[in-house]
Order: sequence, then C-alpha cells, then structure tokens
Amino acid sequence: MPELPEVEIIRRQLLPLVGSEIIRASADDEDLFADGLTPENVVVRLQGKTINNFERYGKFLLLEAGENWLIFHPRMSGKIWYRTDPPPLPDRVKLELDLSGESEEKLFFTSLRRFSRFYWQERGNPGQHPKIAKMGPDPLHSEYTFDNFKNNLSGRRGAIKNLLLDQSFVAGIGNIYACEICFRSGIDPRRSADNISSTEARKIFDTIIEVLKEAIAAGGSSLNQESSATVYRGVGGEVGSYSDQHRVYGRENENCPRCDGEVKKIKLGGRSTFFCPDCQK
DNA sequence: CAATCGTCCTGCGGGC
DNA sequence: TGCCCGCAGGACGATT
Repeated sequence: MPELPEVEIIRRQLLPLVGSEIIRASADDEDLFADGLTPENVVVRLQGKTINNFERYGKFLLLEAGENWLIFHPRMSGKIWYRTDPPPLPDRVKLELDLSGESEEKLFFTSLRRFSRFYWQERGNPGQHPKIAKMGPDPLHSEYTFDNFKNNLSGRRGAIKNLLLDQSFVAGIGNIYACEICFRSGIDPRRSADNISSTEARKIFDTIIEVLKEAIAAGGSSLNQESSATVYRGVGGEVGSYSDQHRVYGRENENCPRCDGEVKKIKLGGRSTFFCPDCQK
C-alpha cells in the first residue's frame, strides 16, 4: 500500500520522537521478522535504546535504535500508528514500542495482510543492508541524477511502467504512482523501455520527482477512503487526499483529464494499469 | 542477465 | 440474505 510518499509522510510525522528512549517493546508474529530477528530477541535489542533518527530509502522506513537500525518494509498493508490504544481490529499489533516522556501514546506497527517485514542492520549505516544496497537511486536523494537514470534505462526492453516498478531501477515507486507518472509524462505504459527517446526519458525523470513531491504535499494516496481497513493512514490516522488528484489510477471509464479519450484499465505484468490510450503515446 | 509468473495473506465488494 | 470469486497499493524465488 504505502509507496515512497506515504512512507515519507510517516517518517516526517515520527521525527519529533527522535531522542525518546524505548522503555518497553513487545512483538508478535515471527513470519514478519527477518535477518535472524524473532519477536523475542527484537524486544531485547530495542528495549533501553534511544531512537536517534528516522530515515527512509524507497519504501523502507529506517529507525535508528542506539547504534543499530530496525528496518521496516510495509509492503501491501503495513501501518504505523502513534496513539494511546492499540489500533482497531482487524489490524493486529506486530510490534509495540512504549517511549519515554510525558505522552501516553505508543508506537504500534500493524500489517493486515502480513506481508510486511522487519529487517535489522547492525551498526554502520542502513545502506549497507543487502536489501537496500541492491536498490536503485531514491528519487528524493542526491544520487538520483538524469545521467544515472539514462544509464539504467539502457539495455532494458520490458514495458516502461514495469521498469518504474522495479526497485533496482528506481526506489520507491509503486503501482499507483507508476500509472500517474506514465500519464503525466504522456507515455504509454506498455512502451518498451528501449525505444524511449532521450527527451521522453528526461520528461519521465522530471515527472517522477514532481508526482512524488505533490503526493507528499497532499498527504499521500488513500484509496477507498474510510471504508477499508487497508487504506493508507498517517500515524495519527489521517487519510491522504492525493487520490483526489489521481488522473488515471482508479478512474476506469472516466473521461481523460487531458483529451477527449477515456481512461482504460488493463493488466501489465499482472498488475492493474490505468491509462489513456488516446494521449499516452 | 533480464523478464515473466506464481505465491505469500487477509478482508472486502460484486455478482449470482 | 448468503456464499463464492476475484481483487488489492509489493516483492520474492523459480523458471524461461
């Protein structure tokens, strides 16, 4: 569910907690813990540690606890809540952190579909973690340059939209923003990456930053609004409004906002893909 | 190496 | 009304 913008919003909302000590931790559901983590030992590793920072790479949220890093990937349905009571069912708490300070609020990590993963990086910096090391540049970091982008593009032959979803190409884009980026770039999502012109590549490169930043400014994309338990929410339960600005995602059969065409929905690489066949070339 | 496909899991909404 | 099926914002591993 959360893509780069949603994880970035969560990170910014959590930043005021930097400096807090983890007084008590509890964890459940061993399937979600990787790198030798278990619900038992993660508690031992976290308790008594100070939260020194929250960072983000792609869709990974990075929590610096003492000298080490707890790395959380929300995948489809992961959420982080900052509140006094456990979040409402059917969400179930996988990790709870009680922090020092006056506040009664605690951090709750949930994962309705249980796809989320907790990873661990001992000392050093989280970029050394193998999952992060093999990722492409993060569009909001300085290593995201057009030269780099164009180099990574060469030799790729698959559909451009699938390439945008490939985390080793660019980090942080998911299905919603891949559709929106193709639309805003005027590029047919089915176009093979190897016949994207330099001008078009430049357009896509710029649009990636533009769309992601706009989404952050709008509080992220929350599909289905209040109705679904899987909807994206900020740490205080806030719903994002960027879905109101989606040009094509979730808008099958609606009028194209740019031409006389109609938004279509197809499958591409097994994923729902929304686009306007009339003005995306 | 790069691309495709099935799979993991739970809850919801549509159709019959 | 109730049940069954398909679908969902992600990524991994096996296979071609």
